[in-house]
Order: sequence, then structure tokens, then C-alpha cells
Amino acid sequence: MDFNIDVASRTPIYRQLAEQIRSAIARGRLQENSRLPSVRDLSRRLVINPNTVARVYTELERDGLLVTRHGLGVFVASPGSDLTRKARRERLMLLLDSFFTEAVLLGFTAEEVREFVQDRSAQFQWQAGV
Amino acid sequence: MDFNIDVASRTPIYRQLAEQIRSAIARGRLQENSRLPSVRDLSRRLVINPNTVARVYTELERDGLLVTRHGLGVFVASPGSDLTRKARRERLMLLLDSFFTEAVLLGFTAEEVREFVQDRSAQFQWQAGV
DNA sequence: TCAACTGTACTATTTGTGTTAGTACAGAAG
DNA sequence: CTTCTGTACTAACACAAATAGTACAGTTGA
Repeated sequence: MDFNIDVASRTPIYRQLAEQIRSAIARGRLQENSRLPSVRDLSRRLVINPNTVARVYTELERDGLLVTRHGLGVFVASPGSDLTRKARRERLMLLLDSFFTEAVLLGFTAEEVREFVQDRSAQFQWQAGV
Repeated sequence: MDFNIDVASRTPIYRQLAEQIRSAIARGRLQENSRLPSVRDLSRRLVINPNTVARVYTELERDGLLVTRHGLGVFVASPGSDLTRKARRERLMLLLDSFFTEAVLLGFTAEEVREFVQDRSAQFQWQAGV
């Protein structure tokens, strides 16, 4: 995995890194049980503080995306959220609404947006239908 | 328009208010040329600082969503972004990707998401097809 | 003209977040 | 036992977020 950090950006480093890891998992570029770089290794490569990397790993473990085995490293967890379906749906709707809001304000039509959604969807690793 | 602020939230007040105004415009609950509450009035109603409201209005004017007429008040601007189509598309794709990422990580299937998109779309005031 | 509204600009202060730095501790592997 | 792993903690600095207060300028209507 190759991550990259823009220190000039106004979005915090730990957010940038966390989003890149989430995205990599959702797209299948990081598979279940695969190991992530060590805190010290990654911090050296990105030229950021080890604490910042550790913070990201801790946050993602709290979200159930990563599992750390002490002394061994950090690994991608098995998929599956512990939230109720209602909670998961509400969380997703917030993002959907902000997406639609931006789409309208940017002047896109409903047709255009439908097309974007259709095309872009292929880049993600969806769970098989229940 | 009724706005509400959660001071206990970790998201900044000015972000909460800005998002609510953006959303109201995108959904058509705030129509073109309609007037927003004055800085002092709204700050009194929400029990926040006038500066915070002024900051939000300034930001949204910079984004082209609002227009202020000195001495008269702040109004909803005419729709239309000054960005190029490419820039607008890239901006929207960032939001679409984070939506898809969250959807996958929450365990939703492609079918479910397609349905969400279809249903929710009706709540927004889309520009007529070109 | 003047009072009362509008937004704008500025400084000062407080609080919290983001980041780095450094040290120390504990589990796992060879 | 050395060396890797993640964890925990404190200290320090810079910046963002928010409040408070004051002052200025444009618009309206009595």
C-alpha cells in the first residue's frame, strides 16, 4: 500500500490517513487479514509522528475495521459492523444527503447524478447480495 | 426557516449552520432571492455569537450561494456555479467516493445502495435537464 | 434629518484540536 | 536476549473555534 500525505492541506493528517485506509479496504485494495505497515515504519515513510499513525490505527480499530495483535502488528479485520441496521442506515443517509446537496448546488441534473452513481459504483468491492 | 444548533456536538457551530443553509437551498426550502435572518436576529435566536453567523454568511457568499446587500440583508443567490464542469465533477466525485466507501464498510449491498439513491433523490430540487 | 435597522471589520481572550517530541512499558519472534 | 511489534503518557507549540466588545458604513422610513 502506498499512502500519501499532504501536509499543506487544511484537513488533519490523521484524517487523511484514516480516509485512505478506509477507502483501500472498501475498494478491496487491502484484503481481510492482510497486515498494515508498523506504526514506526509508516511514520518514517510519511515523515509524520508515530503517535499520529497510532492514533489512526486506534480509531479504525474502534470502528471495527482493523484488529491489532500486540507484538505482531495491525491487520484488516473481518467485515461486519456491530451497529444495528437502523443505525447503519441513518449514518449512510447523512452522507447521501450531503452528496445530493452538493450535487444540486453544483448544478448537476438528476440524470447526470444517476449516471455518476452507476459508473463509479464499479470501483468498490460490494458485499454479495444477501 | 428554523435552524438548530447542537452546542454539544463536536462539529463546529459554523459548520452546522452552513450545512443547514446549504441543505435548505438544495431542497428548495430556501428559494432564490428570499431573505435570510439578520446576523443579530439569528445569533439571538440560536444563542450564539453574531460573529459566528457573519462568518457563515461570508463563507456562503464566497461560494456563490448567498448575496449580501449592505444595509438590506443577506439573500439567496441565483443558482449557477462559476467553476468549470471538470472542477465541479471532481468535487462531487470526492463526496461520491466517501459515500460509497462508507456504504461498503457498513455492509450494504450494491442493490440496497441503488435503492437508497433512488428514493432519497426525490427530496431535492434538481435543476431541469439541459 | 435622524433613528433603527442592516452587514463589516477589528482586537482581545478563552478553549480545544492537531501535531510533534520524548520516554517508558509490554507482548511476540527468532 | 535482542529486536521487532503496539500502547500509554506527559509536555510543548501552533492553530482553529468561539465569545465579547466596539466601531464603522449602507439603507430605510418616520
